[in-house]
Amino acid sequence: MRSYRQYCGLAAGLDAVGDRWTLLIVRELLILGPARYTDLLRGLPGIPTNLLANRLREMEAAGLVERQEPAPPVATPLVSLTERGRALLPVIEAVAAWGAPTLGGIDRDAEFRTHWLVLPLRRHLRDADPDKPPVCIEVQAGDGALSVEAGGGTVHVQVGRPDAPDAVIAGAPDAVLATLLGHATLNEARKRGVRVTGNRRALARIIPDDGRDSTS
Amino acid sequence: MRSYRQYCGLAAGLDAVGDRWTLLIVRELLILGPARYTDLLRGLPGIPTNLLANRLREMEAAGLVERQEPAPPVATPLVSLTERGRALLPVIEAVAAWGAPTLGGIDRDAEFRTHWLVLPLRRHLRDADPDKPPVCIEVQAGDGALSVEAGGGTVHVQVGRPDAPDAVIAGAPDAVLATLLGHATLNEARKRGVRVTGNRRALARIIPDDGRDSTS
DNA sequence: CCGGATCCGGGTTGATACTG
DNA sequence: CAGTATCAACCCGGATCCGG
Repeated sequence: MRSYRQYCGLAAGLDAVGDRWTLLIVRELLILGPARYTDLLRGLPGIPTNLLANRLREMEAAGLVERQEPAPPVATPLVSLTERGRALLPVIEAVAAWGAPTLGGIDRDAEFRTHWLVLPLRRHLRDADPDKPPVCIEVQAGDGALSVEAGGGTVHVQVGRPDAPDAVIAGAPDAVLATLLGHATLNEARKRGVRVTGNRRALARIIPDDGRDSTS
Repeated sequence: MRSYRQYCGLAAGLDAVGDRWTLLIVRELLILGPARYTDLLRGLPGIPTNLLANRLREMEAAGLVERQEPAPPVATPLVSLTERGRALLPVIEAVAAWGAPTLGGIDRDAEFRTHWLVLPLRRHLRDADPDKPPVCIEVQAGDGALSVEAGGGTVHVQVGRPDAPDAVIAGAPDAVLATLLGHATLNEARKRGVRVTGNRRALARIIPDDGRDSTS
């Protein structure tokens, strides 16, 4: 991107991450951790392959990502965020918090990937009862599954299907998210097609926490 | 901008404000309040006039800004932010906080407008002594002047030269900002060309406050 | 002066095909 | 799997022009 050439923090930030697709690439790397080129392509439906290659080069030059060339035993190269890149989490959360209310009116054929729920879940879920033994919940809302583990006062959200979940929640993305974030009751969720199996009390263990800071 | 067509809060937000110049236009309107077309042009060095006109149309359609057509007595039409547009302040603060550390290495001929200091000053300054009578400080750092008024526990930062300031601080933008935000002592600032006239104690009345929330 | 509209050259994006 | 190559369409930047 052409620089704005303005002595202004906002303009300087946009010089680095204002390009189309750049923040979405950061999103993917925040969710996945070190990822292969093909993993990124899967999580960025619509991006041309050459554009992803270009962006990764620019982002590497800007110090946002680094490539881990594989050791001799043939493996695939990985891309990961630098500390500077991970520092974009507050930016992404701010844009997402601002943009999320408009998701209701999005068109029917919009793409969705289950792992996109990871950031909102990490942001809003808290362990309701740190002293009890940990619980594990499986979330199914699209093309894949997530693992939500609560224990010791923290909640870990990861991509992938857990081995022995205490409960499983499945349904349409918006309905599942609304349920987990406390925007819909279990009865309302049921009417919207959300199904919960296993120990329902495990769901009560993770509670939404919208008051993390004063700026929200 | 083409939509990403992704069911994701980040993508939805970028669909609306990911276009080039859009967030900088919001910056100007946050600083200036209702503004004329020409005022915006002055605060956005480098933007082509047609692009500003296009963006304002798109932003009006997206509900970010609204035009106040002048009443019969001939006046110039004004553009102002809607509530939805003002809600972008946390986004802009997050990007600016992330981008500001790179301002040191910016090229010499970057543009600067004094009023760009308004948002960082509003964000970081606090009234150190709410019970004392209010003070007013004039800030000169480029093409114009700002008024910083502290009193009753709050700090008001506005564009324009105050009538009777208790103190005046003038110098290069980076040095003045570093001084006001407490990143440089008065002695260091002096070496960097910052000059303070009037009552220096008025400067001690406004103090930097970086701990406003836990996300910074 | 204010608020644009118009035109044009060049760069970027999007879509797809292809290759080591 | 990890890109490169190609090409059309679009968008941006720079300039000029024009009606109030």
